[in-house]
Amino acid sequence: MFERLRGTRDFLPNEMAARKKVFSSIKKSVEEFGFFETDTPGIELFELYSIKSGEEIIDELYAFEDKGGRMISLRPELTPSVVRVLVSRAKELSFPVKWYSIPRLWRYERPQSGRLREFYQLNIDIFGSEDPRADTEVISCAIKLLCDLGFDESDIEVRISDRRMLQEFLLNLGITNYQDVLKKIDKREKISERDFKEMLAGISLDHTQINEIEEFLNSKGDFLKSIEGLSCAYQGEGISKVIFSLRKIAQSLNDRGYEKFITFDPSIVRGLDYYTGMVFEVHDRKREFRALFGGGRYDNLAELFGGEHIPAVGFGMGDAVLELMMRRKNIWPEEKVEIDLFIATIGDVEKEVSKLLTSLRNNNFKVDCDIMGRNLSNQIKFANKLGAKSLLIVGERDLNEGNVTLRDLESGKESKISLNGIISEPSKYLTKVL
RNA sequence: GCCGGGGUGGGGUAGCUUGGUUAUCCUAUGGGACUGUGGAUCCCAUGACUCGGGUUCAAAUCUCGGCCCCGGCCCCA
Repeated sequence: MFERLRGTRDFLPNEMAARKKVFSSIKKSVEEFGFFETDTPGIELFELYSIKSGEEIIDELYAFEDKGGRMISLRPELTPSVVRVLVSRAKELSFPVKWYSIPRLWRYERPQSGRLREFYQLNIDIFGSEDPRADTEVISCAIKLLCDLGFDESDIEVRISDRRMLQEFLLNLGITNYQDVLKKIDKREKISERDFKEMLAGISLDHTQINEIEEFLNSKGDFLKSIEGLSCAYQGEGISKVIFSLRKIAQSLNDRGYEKFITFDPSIVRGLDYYTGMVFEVHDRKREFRALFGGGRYDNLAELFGGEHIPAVGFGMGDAVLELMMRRKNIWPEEKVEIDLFIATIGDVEKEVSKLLTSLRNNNFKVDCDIMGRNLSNQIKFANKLGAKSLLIVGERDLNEGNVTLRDLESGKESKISLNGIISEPSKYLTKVL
């Protein structure tokens, strides 16, 4: 016997049925926003990831050398692949490009709650537009797809910030090692206020600077109001440019009716890699789970990959945390397989069953029949396990009169109908599950 | 890589503190009662102590180590 690899999952038919429902709901929502589905290979050249990443991220790649001596990695995220495609095909694409994908990703990490080694992640991105409306569109899409899955503003919180604003603010304070400061800010939620201050002092900030930073970080709250507040408090040229675009995002999210979901939170930093502007995260309100979404603007990645300047904004949502949150709220779909009809047989009725199967399947019904030689009673039990909506009993005795028995397995009601009738007009007797 | 808690039939569990008959119960699976239908019920069967070393007359139980699972740290693209 073999065991599953650590951090991977098997999906049995009933589990798969539930996942399929969730995924198709997500796809539907995203496509309503005008995003088109794409896919890219599961393996890429190692350099695609090493070019922009630090040691620790490279350590967590599933990488190997192939027979041609190339270093290959399973994709740990989708964005580099999508940007690779975009850069190589930029000439033929008309912008803006709105793409989505639900790739399987692999990261060699220690599995924890909501974190696996192999998982799915919805990615949506808009390329080619620097306009705040692109940011708005992406955030709206995130909120809408969660609502379509059954969440509301009491479950989730979208926390928005902006990298440039934080950087400008720190520069105004005369802080030049802001990369270090960002790292500390990213940790602030996990540690006490005192430890936070000590950490900042540890990278040689003075009291005034530390207090200013604290005050700035505490300016979180209602998105639009916080932005208005900041625009009064901070007048620097760099900052006001950022504030202008944030205000547009905030206003437009309000106009779309999403203000209840949104919090402005300058402590959101999101790693350190390629984000260049607006950044956001989605959390459950109780903070029971890790972040459900992470995303933001990354306007420089295409250039970094040797292409032209292509502004970009997008996010990723892993399926692991989503499933945990949906189960907590009891909105994860029932794990149940379904078919339209099961045909149970008594005696030698092979010919009639063949006709039925062909006709019903040609009419797009999901139909199955006994191939185990079971007695009627056990066939009925099996039909229920398949989640059959209806049962058709085809027996020699009824057939002498040209009849078969149709039973609705939900209500238990049973009626005799003509064999030729159901063969020629199945829709008159049956309805489809989906 | 580090820290903590665990591993008993396919799934879920009792037993472990205090070592001692055939390892508990639920469920699942297969068959039967039932000769054309009780999605019921009952009966029968299948099937487990994570692996290895140690202590002991005797280990699921005590002990050490490996493996795996769960949770946390690091990291989180």
